[in-house]
Parts: sequence; structure tokens; C-alpha cells
Amino acid sequence: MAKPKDGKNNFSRTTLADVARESGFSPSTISIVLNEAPISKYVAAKTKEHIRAVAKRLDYRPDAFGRSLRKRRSHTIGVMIFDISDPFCTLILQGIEKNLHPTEFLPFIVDAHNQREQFERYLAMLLEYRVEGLIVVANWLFIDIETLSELERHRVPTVLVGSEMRSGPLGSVLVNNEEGGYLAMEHLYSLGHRKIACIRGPRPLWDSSRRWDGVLRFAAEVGLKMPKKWVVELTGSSESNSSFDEGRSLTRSMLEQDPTFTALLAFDDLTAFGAVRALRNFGRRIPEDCSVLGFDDVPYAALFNPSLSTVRQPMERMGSIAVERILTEIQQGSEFARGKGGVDLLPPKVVQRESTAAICAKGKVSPRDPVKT
Amino acid sequence: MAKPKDGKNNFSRTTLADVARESGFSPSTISIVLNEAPISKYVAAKTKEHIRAVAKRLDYRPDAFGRSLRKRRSHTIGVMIFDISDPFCTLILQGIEKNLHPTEFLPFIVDAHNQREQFERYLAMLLEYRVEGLIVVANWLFIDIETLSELERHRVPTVLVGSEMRSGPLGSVLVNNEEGGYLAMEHLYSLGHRKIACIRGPRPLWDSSRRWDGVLRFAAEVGLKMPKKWVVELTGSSESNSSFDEGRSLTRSMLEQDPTFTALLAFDDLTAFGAVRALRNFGRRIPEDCSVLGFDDVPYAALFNPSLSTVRQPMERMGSIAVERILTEIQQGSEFARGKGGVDLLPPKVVQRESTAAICAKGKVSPRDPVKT
DNA sequence: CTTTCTTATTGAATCGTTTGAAAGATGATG
DNA sequence: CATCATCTTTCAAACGATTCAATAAGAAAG
Repeated sequence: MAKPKDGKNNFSRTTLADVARESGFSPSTISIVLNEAPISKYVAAKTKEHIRAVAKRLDYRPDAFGRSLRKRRSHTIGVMIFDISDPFCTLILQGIEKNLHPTEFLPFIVDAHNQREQFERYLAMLLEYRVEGLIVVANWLFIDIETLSELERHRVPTVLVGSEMRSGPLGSVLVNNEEGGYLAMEHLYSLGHRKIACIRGPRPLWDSSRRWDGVLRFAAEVGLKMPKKWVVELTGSSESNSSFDEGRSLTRSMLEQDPTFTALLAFDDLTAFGAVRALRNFGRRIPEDCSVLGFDDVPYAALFNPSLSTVRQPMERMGSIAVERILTEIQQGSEFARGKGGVDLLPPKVVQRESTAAICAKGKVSPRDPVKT
Repeated sequence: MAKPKDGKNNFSRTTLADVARESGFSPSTISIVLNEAPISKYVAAKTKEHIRAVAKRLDYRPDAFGRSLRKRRSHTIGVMIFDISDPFCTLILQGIEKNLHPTEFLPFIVDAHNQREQFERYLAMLLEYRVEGLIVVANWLFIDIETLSELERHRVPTVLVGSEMRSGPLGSVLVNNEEGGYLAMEHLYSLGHRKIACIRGPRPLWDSSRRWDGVLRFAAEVGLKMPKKWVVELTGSSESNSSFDEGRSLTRSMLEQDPTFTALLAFDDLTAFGAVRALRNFGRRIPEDCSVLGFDDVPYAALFNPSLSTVRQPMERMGSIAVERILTEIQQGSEFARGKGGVDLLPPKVVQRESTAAICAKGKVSPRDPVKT
């Protein structure tokens, strides 16, 4: 057996002390050299070289725990995702990572799986890990005000992405839902559609209401009525494909009641996919018989058949803006007392693809008779 | 101003010492009580109660760095993803999280964005954080043997998911690609197809070759020839939608050369989506004129139009098996010297949906003439 | 010769927690 | 009284890194 003379390092990693012993210098010097601290300019070049060589030979890696403990900095930003399998979240996450990459911070990603219990557990853990900032990526499901309000209690700078807190000091970054709803209607209307069915988001969700506000604003401006029979509402259960399923079944029931609408505006892309399925099963061609417009522009929207026209949220951008905000909040943390709570509303944009078309093409209803029932 | 009498805790969090001071007991006792250590049964019930109350009142949260430093355990498992926007990875990740949740371990997720530089940086970081195990979720792109071989150097138990290392001590968990290829062909053949086009994976990728082996094995068994003109190959660039684009362009070129194939087997679902697009643009209906079979069964396969028949990989299961393996490796780490390197091959399964159908339905080629040039 | 400056390196305290050993109590036993 | 067992709590030493203040040597300046 090798002599256990040096004591502890039986199975443990090489530590600063190991490098010190091996190189003949003190731990202090090693640390100074390896971190290129300001004082390191006083260290002889030869020494530096030697130390670096030894460190490399021993494959020395500073221990994050020891380091963070002493420096009282974790160099991490917590990123709380509500459902990582949701492509909406995924793209935001990419924006976050891309923007965090050049900084000194590392993302600490956790996925709450849309479950409150996990949200709380992971939040506690992120706090134990002393994340210096927190980005919460909320998909539209399951934003429980009560749950989120916990975020305001602790002292960590926090930004919410994709959803808005109506009150409180938390900053948020999200698309302008009101404008999105408006643009969606405008798009369909300008294609000649006057009989437009709507699948709106779950009513308790604030963002969903804002979007609906936009829809109504446009309708009012052009004097279009939105008959009740053609306005349905998602319930927002948190099953993964539920908005597809709901989109399909809600569309089917609207078709059964009165199938004469010529366009359908869905709350999001997944809902739109479900609507397309229902319409097809009902014998409708898209877009010839009925246009379908989604919301979000998830990556699959472009690959779908027919490719889906949709209102794009700048998701990657939302992620990077969230990072910018969290970084400035962290910086200011020492200078000013925090407490901004500003809301960044990003502009949505209509992306026309195959699933929407002018009604005149082949529509069952002629373009006259703009206002109905 | 509040008296700065207690010294340091100006802006810092409440620490064990704070609780100790406030409750009148020593830090040791606090620690013992809060961790419910074995010795804590000797602590008076009243004391316990009191300590817990104080800790709660001060909102004390143990510092993960102090704790991990002392205990020399991080309680984390590193999870390296190659592309988090890939639904293939996403589902595996969910399996990992679901299985890790009830354990004492927390996943530390990082996304290498298919880039070597990031892979290395994040790997170094995970090692600095002393992850006790490492799960690498490799999508089929960009598995660079050289890069992965770095994983063998450090002493952390590691499992590879979704890809196989041909050599070395690393364990892997993946679908049986050979069998998958075989089953895919069997499915199409049993539907009556004899003129089958293939988009195979990038040649340098070992897993892709295995899948192709399965295809050839079936073809040989039934005496089916795979003409060169109908066998094309992805290049495997790492752009995010590249396999859709490649699938489309490769299919188009095959159609231009000889459009008489009645079925197409794609390397994965995204490729299949691209193939569908190309076939449609060429005027082919699916599945009436041409069946298309994917591979993976990503969540969107079922939502697609037409819904995609595919060979399912049990992705969530792969994730949970990876967790099981890493946990036993960690346990054994102390008992035995490590070094298994076993490979878990999971069975694939054909999922028939709308995109594949029997050829007799309407095919341009009659079911006679089974073997062709 | 003393003082000051520069260069080069180190000692020792510290971050917050855990833990084995030890120290006070209390009461009972030989 | 000494010894022992049982219960309750604390001491003090880690864990691995960073950093301020201090040391030491040589050179330049007064």
C-alpha cells in the first residue's frame, strides 16, 4: 500500500494544500497565482509558471464549496422552469443561457413540473445554494399567485418571464398580450374573415385576459361581434398535451353547434394543432375552408402540416432581457435599495404561413355580410 | 440605525450562530436538532421545540456551501444535456428528474448547446461542484468520441444516455437501435411495401450504423434489395431544425430521381416531418401514395398531420434507468472499485398512426413484384 | 545608518456547518 | 465514597479556499 503518511487524501481530490506541498510554495501563493489576483503581479514569473505546471499536473480543480463559502458569492443564477418539456419554456431558457454564458454567472436550472410542492422544494434549495438572482420562467399554466408571492419574501433579486404579477415588486418580462390579441384579430379580419371562432385561455389567468382584451378591442373598433357560440375557453389543466386535447374537443363542439365560422383563433400553438385536427376530422380543409391562427410560434409550428400561421412571441429575446435585468438588479443591489417591479412588454408579431388565407379563395361564405349575428 | 453590535450580519443571512445566540444554545446543539441526527434523541424535548421555533422565526436556512464543505458531499448529480430544445432530450430529462426526486440527490442540469467549448466548460464546472455522479444525455448529433473520452478521466461515476461508447468503462443506456431498424422495416414490409426509401443517420455515428444494420438484416431475411438511389444519408450538422431541412431536401432529390417508392423510413421524427413536407409538395398524399415512418416518438409525432407512425424509444424510461444505474454506482463506489461499462439496450416499439398504411389501399404499384432492382 | 520603496511570499483568520470527543449534571449501584 | 450508567449539552477541530496584514530581502534615498 502507498504510505498513508500524508493523512487524509485517501480518496479525496487534489486540494490547494496538495499543490502547495508539491510545488513548495504556500497555499496563499497558489491561490493568488491561480486566480490571477491583482497582487499576483508581484509574484515572480518563474514561480507562476511552476505553480501552474504543478496545478495542471495534479489536475487541480478549486472546490466550489470552499471558494463560495469564503467569498460569500455563489456565482449562480437560479432558473426555475415550470415545465421543461414545454417548447415555450425551452426557447426562453435558451435565451437565458446564451446571455448568461459570457458572464461570470452560471445558471442553476430546476424544473418544477408544474407542481407546487416541487416549486417550493426547489425554491428552498436554490436559496440554500445562495443563488445571487432568480429567474422564474412561467408557462401560462398554473401560475398560482399565492405560490409566486413566496418569491417576494426572500431577498434575492427576481425576474419573472412569460407572465406578469399584477402587484408586488417583482419585475417581469413578457409579450404584450393585449397587442397580440389585437394583431391576431387584425390579421384574420384583413384576410376577409368575419365569422371568427375563438379559443381563449383559462379565465383565472391574467395574461389570458389581457390577450382577450386585445381581441375585443379590435372587434369593437371594426364593429365585429364575437358570438358566444364561437367563444370557448380552456380550463388549463396541467397535463402535458392537454391544450391539444382541449383544443380539439372544444373545436369539435363548436363545429357541432354551428360550423359556419371561417377562421379560428387559438390561444396557443398547441391548441391550434388540436383545432386543426378537429377541423380535418370534420372534413374541413385548412386554410381553404377555415383558417387557423396560433399564438407563440413554437419551433414545431413551422414544421406542421399545414405550417401554422401564428403570433410570435420573441421567446429567446425574453430570456435574454430577463438576464439583463437580473444582472443590473444584482449590481444595483448594493448601491440602491432594490424594488423596481417594472414590466417589460415585448411586441408580438404575426407570422403568416399556410394555415391562414384570404377568405375569397374558396370560402363558403362570400365576403359580403361582414357583421353577423 | 440598528445597533451593529452583533457585528457582521449587516446584510448577510441568518446563520447557525444567529440561531444559537438567539436561542441560548450552542451551534452544535442547533445543528444536531435541526438535522435530527441520531444523538438528537438525547436532547430534551423542550429544547428541541424551542430551537425549532427560533429557527423558524429567523427563517434560518442552512448554507449549502458550509454544509457540503464539511460533509464532503454535494448531494447533486450532474446532468449534461446536449441540446435542451431537442424533445428527445427533454423526455429523457423528465425521466431523470422524476426518478431523482424521491432521492436525496438534486439534479444539476447544464446544456452544452451541442458545442464542445461549452461542454468542456460545463463539465469543469460540474466537477468543481463535486457532483457525485454524472448523467450525460447525448442526442445523436455531435457525439465526438474525443470529447466524451474526457469523461473517463475523472473519477465521477458516469452514465451515458441515448448513445453508446464502443469502448471504455462508461455505462450507457439506450434503445436497441439494431432491433429498431429491423422492426421499422418489418412494419413497412408487412404493410406490403417493397419499394422502400431510406434516410439513414450520419455515417460517423455508431448508433446510426447499428440502426442501419437492423434494416439490412431484415432486408436480407426477406430478400429485399435496398437500391442505392433510395438510400440517402444525413450529414448531421448541429443546427436545430437541420434534420427537418435535410429530410426535406434529401426526399426531394430522391423523388426527382425516381419517385416510385411507396414508403419512406426516416432516421428520426424530425427527418420524417421534413420528408412529409417534401412528399406533399411533390403532390403525394400520405399515407395513400406513400407511407412515412419516423423514429423516436417525440411528443409532437402524435399531433402532426397526419399523425406520424414511428418507432418509439422509451425515453422517459431511459432516463429513469440511468438514474438507477448512477445511484448504484455511487453506492458501490466505496465497496468495489468501479468499472462496469455495461450497456442497457431497451426494446423499441412500433407505434402505428396515420402516416403508414397498407399499400393495397391505393398504391401506384401493385403488391406483386416484391423484389425490385 | 536609518528610512522608505519595491518585489516576493506567507501566516493566520475567516466563511458556515458538522461531528467525535468530552464535559457537566443527575441519580443509582456496589 | 467511588464507580458507573444515563442523559444533556458543548468544545474544538475540521472541510478548502481566499485575503488582509505581516514578513523579508534587497535597493534606493535621505
